Amino acid sequence: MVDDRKLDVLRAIVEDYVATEEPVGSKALVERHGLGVSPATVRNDMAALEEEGYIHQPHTSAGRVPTDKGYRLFVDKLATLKPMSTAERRAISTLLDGAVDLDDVVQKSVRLLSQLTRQVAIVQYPTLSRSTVRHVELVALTPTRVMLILILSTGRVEQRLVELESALAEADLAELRVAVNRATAGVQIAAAAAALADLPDVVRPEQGETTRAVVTVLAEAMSDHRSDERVAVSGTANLARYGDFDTAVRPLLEALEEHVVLLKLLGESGVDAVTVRIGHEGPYSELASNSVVATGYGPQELHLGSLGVVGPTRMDYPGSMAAVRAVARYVSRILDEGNQ
Amino acid sequence: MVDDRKLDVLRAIVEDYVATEEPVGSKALVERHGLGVSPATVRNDMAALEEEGYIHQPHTSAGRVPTDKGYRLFVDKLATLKPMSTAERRAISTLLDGAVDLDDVVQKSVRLLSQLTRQVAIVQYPTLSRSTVRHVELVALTPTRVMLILILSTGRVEQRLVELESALAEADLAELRVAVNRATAGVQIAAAAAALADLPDVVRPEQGETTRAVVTVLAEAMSDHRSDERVAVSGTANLARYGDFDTAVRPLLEALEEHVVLLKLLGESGVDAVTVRIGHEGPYSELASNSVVATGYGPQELHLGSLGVVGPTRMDYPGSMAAVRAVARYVSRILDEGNQ
DNA sequence: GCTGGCACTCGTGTGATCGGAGTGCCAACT
DNA sequence: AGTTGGCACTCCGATCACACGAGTGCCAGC
Repeated sequence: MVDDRKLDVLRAIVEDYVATEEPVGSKALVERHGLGVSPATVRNDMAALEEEGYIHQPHTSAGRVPTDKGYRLFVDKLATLKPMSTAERRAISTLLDGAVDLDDVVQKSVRLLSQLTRQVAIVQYPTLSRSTVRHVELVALTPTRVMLILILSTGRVEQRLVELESALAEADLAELRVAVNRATAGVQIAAAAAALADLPDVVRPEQGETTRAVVTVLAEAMSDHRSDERVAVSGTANLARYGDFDTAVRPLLEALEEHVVLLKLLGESGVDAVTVRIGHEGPYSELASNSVVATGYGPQELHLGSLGVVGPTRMDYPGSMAAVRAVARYVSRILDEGNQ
Repeated sequence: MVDDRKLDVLRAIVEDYVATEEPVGSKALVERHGLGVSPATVRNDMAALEEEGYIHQPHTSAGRVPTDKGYRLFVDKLATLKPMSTAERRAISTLLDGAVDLDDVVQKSVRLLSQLTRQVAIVQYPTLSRSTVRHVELVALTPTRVMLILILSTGRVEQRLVELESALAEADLAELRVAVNRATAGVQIAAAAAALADLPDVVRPEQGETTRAVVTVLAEAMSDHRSDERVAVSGTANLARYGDFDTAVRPLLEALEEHVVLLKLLGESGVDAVTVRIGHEGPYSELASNSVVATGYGPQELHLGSLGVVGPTRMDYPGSMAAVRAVARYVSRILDEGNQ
């Protein structure tokens, strides 16, 4: 049975523990929060909460500490997003409005997020896979060397160098350029890569081999989602506030260098839906003492990437959730503007 | 007076201290190294070395620890580069030969360097300023929107979007493209930016305004050295082996997020000349307990960027110096190849 | 069902003790 | 003059005992 007052007690425990980082006892609890009941009553409630696994006693005669389950209940039932102060809102918008290109947006966001939450922030670069082809450019550096430039709707630019077996005339290249753009402009890159498959036979069939080489590399560039795995990280210095190094900080530092791991950590939550992964709920047992607060971003409900923060399970969930959501919204807005 | 045997003693102290991380006493020293003299003799030498400031006693009746000055002497006079094992050499070359583009080279190098040295590695992206223009491409996305693409000799690609006041015909654009490339191809970008200044008046003077807008942005892109400040960092998890967190690790983590600071740390040492900055010799007093081993890289003595490692003053200098030099050489070679 | 009282537990901080590693110095030896 | 063995001394760090106090669980009374 978890009644209202027990929930109040749990909330108080979480808040105090997050603030002090020390197990919290019944007496201090009644003093700090106006619970209106005596310590003895709170002790009874605490015993019940412990019975149900929401809190835990490191050892007899110590205060209580929330368990992962307790944090989970706190986040689901008790946490209301702390509204950002207007100063914070202004800081976000002025900083991000000053960004000049896509990389700049990502790098400024991640730094901002780590400063707002005083934790480790992670921002995934927008994925290519959902974006469309804006333009393809073919540049003959030498007669047998062609530079492919692929410009995507998100503003990302990919380039590839192709060495040809035999020379390709400028006129042929121009024709190919037109054909490629006609086939792919405005098309999602996955579909665009497919659309390129038939092209060499239709255009300039007598130059099949040479043309095919170019088109193949281009299709590869479109299907190559390597850069989907790119992420930016900031705020590792905040780890210094962590307690013990080897069990908490070290695995996290290692994870932060494995971008694939990070992407798995961030997960795939929807745009405007902040998800919280607490302790052992995450995919990595080494990170069981850490929580992840993440969300997706992208214009108009289109999930282009994820961002979030990682911190100790004992973190300020309401604050982090609010910051993550706020930054995600601004990033989404900016991506939307840049796209018009 | 620092005679040969005292130098031997110093070398032994440094090596032992680096290995054990504990102050080293006279007795252990004679046992571990075949010094051929008695502990008492070593003690005399140690007293002399301490007198001259090369070693230091944390407290009476403790062993000795090298001072910054001691490390300096060790590096200058005593350290011979540990040759890389053939396995290591092979690992370097196969890894880096597999890199597909410039970013890939940098990212693989930095990871490699951190693994070889088990320390924090830093690699600066090649600077734009020393590179030459390989090709400029102008693409009309719409009649009033032109995408500039600047391809540099290092393989870097910069793009800029220009909004025009009035439409620019495709033929005019083609003419401009030719003129721009004629003026800048093969020229160092600083000079190329200057060379562009007169162009609008010579070519298509009747379209002066429109042309000028394009050329101005292009010149800006050439003079914009923002990406000179880009660096890649890896191996922060190795910081976990550090002793005390707040004085050593935290400031370093903070520094690692400030790319400008990192560049200052790396400094500007010549290609193929490994420089070592020990403790307080560096530019930041917060990092006085860290040393930096760095070198420049670039094809044929041309300094395109720096790379190196940061670690505690008590680090394995010979090993780090060898690794830094080896990686720098491979990177230089690859940049050279990609350039032909 | 809440509260005050009370005995009990147990972790932490403090102070004392002790061993050992390491030193500096001196006298003797080469 | 340089090297060596001996020896007294210093001082850190580990170990231990102990007292303190925060916190608990339980019970009887309101």
